[in-house]
Amino acid sequence: MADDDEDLWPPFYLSGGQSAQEQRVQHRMQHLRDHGKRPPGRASSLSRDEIVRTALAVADAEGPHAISMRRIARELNAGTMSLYWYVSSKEELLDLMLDAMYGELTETEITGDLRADLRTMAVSQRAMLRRHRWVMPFMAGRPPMGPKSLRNIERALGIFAAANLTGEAVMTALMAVLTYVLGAVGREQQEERSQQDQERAQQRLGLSEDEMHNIYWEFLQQVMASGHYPNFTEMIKLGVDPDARETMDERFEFGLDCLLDGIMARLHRSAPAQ
Amino acid sequence: MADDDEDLWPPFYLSGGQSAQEQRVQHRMQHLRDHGKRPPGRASSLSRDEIVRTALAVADAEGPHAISMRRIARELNAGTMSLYWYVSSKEELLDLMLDAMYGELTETEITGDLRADLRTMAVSQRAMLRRHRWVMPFMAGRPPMGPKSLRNIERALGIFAAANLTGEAVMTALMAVLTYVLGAVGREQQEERSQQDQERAQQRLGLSEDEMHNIYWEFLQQVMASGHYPNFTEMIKLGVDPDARETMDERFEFGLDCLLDGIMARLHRSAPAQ
DNA sequence: ACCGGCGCTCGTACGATGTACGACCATCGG
DNA sequence: CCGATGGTCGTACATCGTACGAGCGCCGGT
Repeated sequence: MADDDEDLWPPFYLSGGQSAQEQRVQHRMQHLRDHGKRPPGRASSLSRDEIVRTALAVADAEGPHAISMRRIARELNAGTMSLYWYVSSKEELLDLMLDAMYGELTETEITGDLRADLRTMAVSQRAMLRRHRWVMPFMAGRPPMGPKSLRNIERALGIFAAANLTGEAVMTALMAVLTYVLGAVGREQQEERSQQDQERAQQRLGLSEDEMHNIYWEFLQQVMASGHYPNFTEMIKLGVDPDARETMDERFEFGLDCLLDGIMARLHRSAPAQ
Repeated sequence: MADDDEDLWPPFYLSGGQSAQEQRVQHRMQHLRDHGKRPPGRASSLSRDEIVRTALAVADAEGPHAISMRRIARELNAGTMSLYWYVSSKEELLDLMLDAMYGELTETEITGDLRADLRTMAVSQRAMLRRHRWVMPFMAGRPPMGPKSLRNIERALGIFAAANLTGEAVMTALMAVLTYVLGAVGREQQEERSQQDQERAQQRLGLSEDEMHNIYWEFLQQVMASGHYPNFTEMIKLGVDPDARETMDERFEFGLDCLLDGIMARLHRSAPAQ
């Protein structure tokens, strides 16, 4: 989207096709339209951007296992191999998707209140990651170094700068927050997956939801009866569900607040306020 | 390994083969040995446990993409499909691997000092996860509910119990710590991956390490020169490497300490000490 | 007006993967 | 001695990423 000189990628990401002559492509398409001709399958020319967008859409709608070159190409009414003119490999496409995702982050206002600003950053980052329930398996292998993620880090550093803080400690503190967010999303997606497993098993065995609940409860009973897990048993008896879906937000925010408390304390101890 | 009644798995994990008649297998093997006969390819009978162990070994040695049924079977001198008598699918094998991994955690002593105990738990958990550099991509999709992970949670709850704490807040606090650990390992593995990318690119292009360094530095220069990333630039100028490998441990512990500070404060606020 | 090259598309083909199916064989209980 | 059972594995298929190269329409040069 014409980001000009900002489209900076680290050197070891080698891109496949180009993007600069897209205007020329426009011209060609105009011409084709005028003369009633089209490329065989597609109604308009592809572009890197379009590919990434549909890849994201497919992934969002159908989960990680649906991210296949063939699936994406089909969605685009294009031949599978056509994609390879724009991206050099599936890996690169994933990088692009991840970075595009970071572009979605709404830039909230920086108020100058460090704690509050960090908190909203973390919350919105988590929300963004949760919207894309396919990311975690790939996240694990992809370093966030594309232009959009860089801009994101830049903004986060800006939060500290607005509170008159710089230096190594800032980077460390920032990383701590991002780390926590990443972990939280990972854990939450684990639980979602667990839920799906359960539903699939339920369907496979043709059981009602109640029956499934019973089976699960029997399992818990067995665990408790084994006597090897007294503390866990205690928790269950107190009504604490280790996988509680409803309390996920509160849990996230509890941990986040603890972390922020600690960070603020330590930062102010070394750099005594503004 | 004869864990008796403790081998409890949630109901939606359906296992394939059995494990109880392994003694009978022993008998057969004895008999075969006595009469000089063997099953064609293998020297001894398979077992679920052996499969999981070699799968772990292969994964540790060759990374996540080496975890394939064929590869593991080859390592075992067995036919690929033989594995399926013991595990119902690759997914299940992954579950088993993950759970076996949790079994590796050395059980450190619980001293009763909540903060210290939590800290060593987090540290050793991180160390364990880092020993298995393949886990993250799978972690993301697997709920930790096997017997070994359960025992682990039990132990962690024991830490709180030893400090006279129970209730919902305990579970929440525990989750916060585990979440942070998970995120940290994820982030660290991202960076390792990034490192590997870089090395592969280096080899592919046939560059020396110095040349590679130069290229990377040029990239940073470009980022800085663009003027769009003033805060990031400031960091670089201060000599802060966002991907610093050497400081990974300190960063982890900084975040952990912040989190623990916050947790301790909040827990003691609601439940005024022992 | 023509033509060579370039930008772009895509069909085919290859080697991997997970796994369903069923043939095979040794052993054990009757 | 004869099924049944427990365990092994070869073959086959669908699906994946992607290398290769043939084909197409357009553009700039003559």
